[in-house]
Amino acid sequence: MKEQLKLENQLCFRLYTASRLITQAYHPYLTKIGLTYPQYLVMMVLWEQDGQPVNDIARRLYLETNTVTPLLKRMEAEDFITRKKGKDDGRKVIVSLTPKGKALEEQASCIPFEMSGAVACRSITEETAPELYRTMDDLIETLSRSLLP
Amino acid sequence: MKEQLKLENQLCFRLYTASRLITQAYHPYLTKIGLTYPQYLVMMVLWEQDGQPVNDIARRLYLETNTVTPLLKRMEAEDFITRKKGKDDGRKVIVSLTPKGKALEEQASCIPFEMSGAVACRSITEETAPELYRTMDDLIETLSRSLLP
DNA sequence: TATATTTGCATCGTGAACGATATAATTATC
DNA sequence: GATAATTATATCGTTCACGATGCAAATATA
Repeated sequence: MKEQLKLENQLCFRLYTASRLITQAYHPYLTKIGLTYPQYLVMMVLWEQDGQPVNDIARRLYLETNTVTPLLKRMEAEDFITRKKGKDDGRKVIVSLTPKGKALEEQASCIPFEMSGAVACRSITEETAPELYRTMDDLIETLSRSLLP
Repeated sequence: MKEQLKLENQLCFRLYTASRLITQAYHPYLTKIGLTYPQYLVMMVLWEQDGQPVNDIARRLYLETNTVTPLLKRMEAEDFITRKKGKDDGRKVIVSLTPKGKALEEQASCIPFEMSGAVACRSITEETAPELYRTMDDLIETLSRSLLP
């Protein structure tokens, strides 16, 4: 058995598992307000700045537009957002919040606090979190640069 | 704009993004040997111990059996594994490596070394990695316990 | 100003994930 | 030993992810 092929030595497996499990932990809270986790991410992007083209939203989330487009269509069908052709540039599709989408921010505002209970563990505290965030951000930047065309 | 709803304050978004990007980084290496990333995880479980029931594989990967079953069927179609009913317990399906599946371990053995280049960044070194792994393991255990029925 | 290239988004196909549900085999209870 | 409860896996439907490809609008080049 090759040591380097053991699960316990894989960073990726840990990230993959932690990501799935924490997303599962969000599920009951997000279901209440009618969102999936990726849709919640899109809403956070729009709550920060309303009226953005598809491309900007995708880049912010490190996703491809072919992932975001169908996601946005479902969100439009649920009346959380609108999609309109840009006036200056006819290729762009500008995504904006509906009143329902704007109102959702208030309902969602408690979720981060409710979630903090689920991830409360010895290793992640007020003191250690910033260091962990920096490590993750560094990793993400390194990976995203190494994946460029 | 609510502070707690900003992307930059989300641990989950970081895990989700890092997981996706690192899996993408694996893609070219795994394609060469005909595996997807989740299939690679299953192979690692079987290389560690051949001949396991579906349930054990799923538990080891923190996945549901309804995710693993179709995954295994595709791997069976590719002749990496076999699926046979258990003799002692007729409900179990025992998953075993084919010769092709066993031979793949040798081909895969270089992947972890090739990948270590992609994640090489200031924040993750020989010294800091064990601490990061412990934090992730702690988080995963906390989450998996909080998600129990 | 024609033509070529680039850009922004969409469509399609495949492979996960997972909740809900079904089915068959085993075990427990009466 | 018949019935109920449990366990192991599978099926189904919906929603991502993403590579490959298509198309139309905008820009660059000849």
